[in-house]
Amino acid sequence: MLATAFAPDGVDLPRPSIERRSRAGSTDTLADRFEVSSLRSLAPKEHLFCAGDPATHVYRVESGHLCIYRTMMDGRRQVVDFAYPGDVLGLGALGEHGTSAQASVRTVVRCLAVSTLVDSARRDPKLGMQLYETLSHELQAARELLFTVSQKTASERLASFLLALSRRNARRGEKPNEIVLPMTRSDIADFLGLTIETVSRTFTRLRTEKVIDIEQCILVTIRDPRRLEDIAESKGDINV
Amino acid sequence: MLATAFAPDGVDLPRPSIERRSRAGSTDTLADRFEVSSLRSLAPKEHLFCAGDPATHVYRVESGHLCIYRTMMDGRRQVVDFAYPGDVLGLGALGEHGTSAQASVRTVVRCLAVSTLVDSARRDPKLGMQLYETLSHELQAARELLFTVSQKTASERLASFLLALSRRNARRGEKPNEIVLPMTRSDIADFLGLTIETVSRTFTRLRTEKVIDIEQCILVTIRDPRRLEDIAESKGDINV
DNA sequence: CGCAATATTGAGTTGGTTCAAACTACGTGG
DNA sequence: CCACGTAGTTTGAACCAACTCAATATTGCG
Repeated sequence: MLATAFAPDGVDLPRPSIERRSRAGSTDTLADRFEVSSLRSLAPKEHLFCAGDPATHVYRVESGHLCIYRTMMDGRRQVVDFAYPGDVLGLGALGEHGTSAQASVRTVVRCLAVSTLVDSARRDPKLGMQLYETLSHELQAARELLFTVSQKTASERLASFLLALSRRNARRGEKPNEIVLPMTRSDIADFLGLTIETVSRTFTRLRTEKVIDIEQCILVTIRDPRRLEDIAESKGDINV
Repeated sequence: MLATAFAPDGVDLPRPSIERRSRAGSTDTLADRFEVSSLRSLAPKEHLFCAGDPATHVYRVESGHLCIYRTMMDGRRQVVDFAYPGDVLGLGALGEHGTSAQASVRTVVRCLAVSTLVDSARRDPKLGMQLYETLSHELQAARELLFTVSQKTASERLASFLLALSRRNARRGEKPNEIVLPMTRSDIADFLGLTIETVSRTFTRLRTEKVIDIEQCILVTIRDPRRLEDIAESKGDINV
């Protein structure tokens, strides 16, 4: 998931992403389970699951992009994560989903029954540890996002967000300075705890100051990575 | 941990708290491990661990209270959780701690070596699942806090906070309307993403409106629980 | 009692929001 | 292929909740 990219680089341990799995070799039992799982395709805007649904399956994104969020009755919404190919969804939902998952674009996922997973975990302790590690990363990501949203200014939040996407690109062997945004301004706003207007204005300011370029609203080019990092500040530092 | 109390009541599944363990009986293997672990005592303000420290142990609070937080170089701080007796600390730290844990008052914890825990988990799949479930609750709590901090007003945040403490009391068989605050205003502020002044003013407003009473800054009495819930709004609702 | 740490209250400022109006991208059907 | 319509984005101006700075009041410890 994206939010994981918010985590300090130092703790960027192996995760069950598609790339890493192929290198990890035989130890990756969660990936093995997914190999024999069924496929499901989602149209843009279609939901994979909703908050309150029984958590029957765990999913892995094969292609596309999803937005994971929570809402309040009055419409306030918090996006807690974005899911990219290789990311695992639906873990940590005990009994029923606490979040909803909506595809941003055409998306394909693999579906694994929770009952199967639990059975496997009972027989294979390695799998249990793997689930534990995956969740550990999600927890760290959630706390990093909490920190970002709670303590940083609008510019810092957006800069942190872009840098997280940039690092994700770097990790996947894609251009770190050319970022595609599959999600809407609204998704970004609800992720960072801002309004769409503030997101838009902040993008404009970064463009005016020649830190980034924007084309067609969805392609962001980082022109001055150094300065973007200065703006993001924090650096996920570790201190007392 | 406290933040767990932010989770919707519907998903308040069994957790390895002291009370629940004794009822759970023989299935609780994590508790068994702690029974043979060593004790450590902390003075007020003393740190159990700091961000960046190697994560050598996992802890369970026996008595007292701790504040779990992260900081930025410039001093901005985010409290991610409060730990009470029965709570387990230090899980989800892969390699090194990403947070610091500081005792608010005189505190005693049990210490369990991570290496021991990993060994046990390799032999006992139940333990792995238990760790997984514990982390699931922490993840849900972190997301609930994210939502609270990101989307709610100062009054809503403080009301949610007090209700979470109230529910915690109810769960432990203590008076739900008499809340002791072991942490400082500064801890509360950094937990809720506010300043101490705003926390103080909001407490005062709640007292003026006869929703709560405050004695000696640390004892809060809820006089109008219904109204406090109205103020907190949200109710950890579940919706698309 | 007296001091140092913590908490409260007051007044002025501001970053981000709200409300409202233009603009852009892009899919659809003529 | 272009005109049209709609959803999404950008920009502008006024506003306000929470912040900052500063002074006062508790609390509790030596």
